[in-house]
Amino acid sequence: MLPFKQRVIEIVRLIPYGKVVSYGQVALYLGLPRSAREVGWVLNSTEGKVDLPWWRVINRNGFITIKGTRFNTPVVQKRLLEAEGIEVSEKYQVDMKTIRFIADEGLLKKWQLSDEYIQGVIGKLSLNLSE
DNA sequence: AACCTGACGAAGA
DNA sequence: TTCTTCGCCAGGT
Repeated sequence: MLPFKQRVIEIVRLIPYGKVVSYGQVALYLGLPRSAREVGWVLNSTEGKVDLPWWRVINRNGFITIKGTRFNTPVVQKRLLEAEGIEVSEKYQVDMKTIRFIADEGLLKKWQLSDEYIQGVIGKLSLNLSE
């Protein structure tokens, strides 16, 4: 497994039950803040092969944007999220304000990122939240 | 080597 | 505010 893929998988596995993160957030935690598309690419490439809560990753506006032509489809993702008690609208959107997972400083440290980087991440996430 | 393709996201019109 | 454009970058062809 390539390091890039492996890191994506590790981070997605850390998303708690009943919470979601955006593709861009995963990329940010990876240390590759402009690689949101690649996160989606990894999830697509590992579909059905790797055990991870892929359904907890959605886009920045809270929409389910999975392509879904194989095993995993938007309908399946909606069902999995609802099974965790997350409300998903008919437009396949969840309320990011309430169910978005934000890694705290301690967790970011556990991921072995530099202090400078951590401060940068925290800054970016607070920007996202104030939108 | 030179394109092409995205389960994205920010910026500009 | 809604729609379009463009940068992003790992992998595939």
